[in-house]
Amino acid sequence: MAETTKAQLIAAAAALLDSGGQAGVTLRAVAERVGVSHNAPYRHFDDRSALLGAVAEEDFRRLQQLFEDAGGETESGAALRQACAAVIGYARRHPARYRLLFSDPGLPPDPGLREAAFACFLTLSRLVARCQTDGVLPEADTVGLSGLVYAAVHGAIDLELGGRASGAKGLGDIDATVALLFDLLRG
Amino acid sequence: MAETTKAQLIAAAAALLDSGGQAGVTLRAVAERVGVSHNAPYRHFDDRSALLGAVAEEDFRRLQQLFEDAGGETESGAALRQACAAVIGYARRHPARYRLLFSDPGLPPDPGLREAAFACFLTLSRLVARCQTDGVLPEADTVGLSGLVYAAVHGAIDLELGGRASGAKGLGDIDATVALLFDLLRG
DNA sequence: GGAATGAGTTGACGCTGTCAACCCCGGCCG
DNA sequence: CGGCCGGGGTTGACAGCGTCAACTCATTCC
Repeated sequence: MAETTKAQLIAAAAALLDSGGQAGVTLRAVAERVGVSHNAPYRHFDDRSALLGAVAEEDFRRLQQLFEDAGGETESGAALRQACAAVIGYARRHPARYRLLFSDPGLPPDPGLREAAFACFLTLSRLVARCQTDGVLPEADTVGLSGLVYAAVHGAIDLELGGRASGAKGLGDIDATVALLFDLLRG
Repeated sequence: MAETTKAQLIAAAAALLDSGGQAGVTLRAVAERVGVSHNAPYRHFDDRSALLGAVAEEDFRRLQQLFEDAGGETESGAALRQACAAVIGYARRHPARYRLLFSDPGLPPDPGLREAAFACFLTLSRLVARCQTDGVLPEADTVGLSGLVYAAVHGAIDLELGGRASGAKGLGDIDATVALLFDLLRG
């Protein structure tokens, strides 16, 4: 089979997210882009937010893959830095989709989505653990430390994406913020 | 004069944000709550997003006030911690409004809004500077360090609010994350 | 062969943001 | 004093949206 309609709908929604943001993703536009009637999506998703949830789940897996790829680096510090760079690049290339993942209040509490998000975090957490055994990051509860890294990187991304902070040099510059974080954590 | 219609509209929008989230803020509901016709808001705001922008600007000033109040603490470390606790509490009490401030892509690029956001950051930055001179935080570019603190706290809040991360203990717990941050930064 | 099922369609509904036109009252100028 | 005029408010309309209901059609399975 050529690609199921469901998969096409998800891809179309992702594309519209990239080109027109959240507001650009109307069920009718998604349907038209796939070449079906305005009501066809309801055969595959409960409602609009379920479709967005499916996009998010797919993107969480994509993100996890990026983290796993970064794990290929031989030096653990480099691996973690590369993972961070990967999310940052992803967020810059697909801001609306990134925001959908972490900052969207409307997504359904789907267990699949939750699991994908958790797996994503876990992968990053493993990189952090490697850094700890290599002495690149301090000894501390690994989950907590990973949460801190996750939060800092996400926060920096979100602030830059929002653009509400720009105006001061050094603020809203993700790369500088993340670099400083690793610098200070090393002690 | 009793409170201008404009101020009432802003207050009504904020209340609706609290009770029904972003989606609950419809121009018509706001108007009805104030007791005017569904088109009256257009006499005071260009469009829906301009109204939300006004809510955001007001909330940024409120947040700044919280930071300034926290500055009253005698010990600089306690002051910064109190400031963080204040934002966290605010975010928990008004999640939709907090998200509007930092994670909403739809707000207008209004100079007043931008200035309010910047002033807010600046106030926090002063607390960080005090911590540095007191040796509670490491020597480093103050703006950069403030940006890191800002990003970490905001990131932790956003992750908890999103709830996408829950499931792992220690992840998504803002207070623990922030405590760990200050702990590690001290060295 | 007939029932059932899943994907897709058309048509309608109510709600939303927004535009246009009208109204009405207070202050200002001649 | 009369006229005007502008800001705040109103009603009415419009298109676009998510969603529901009913219908069609092909496939599959007893």
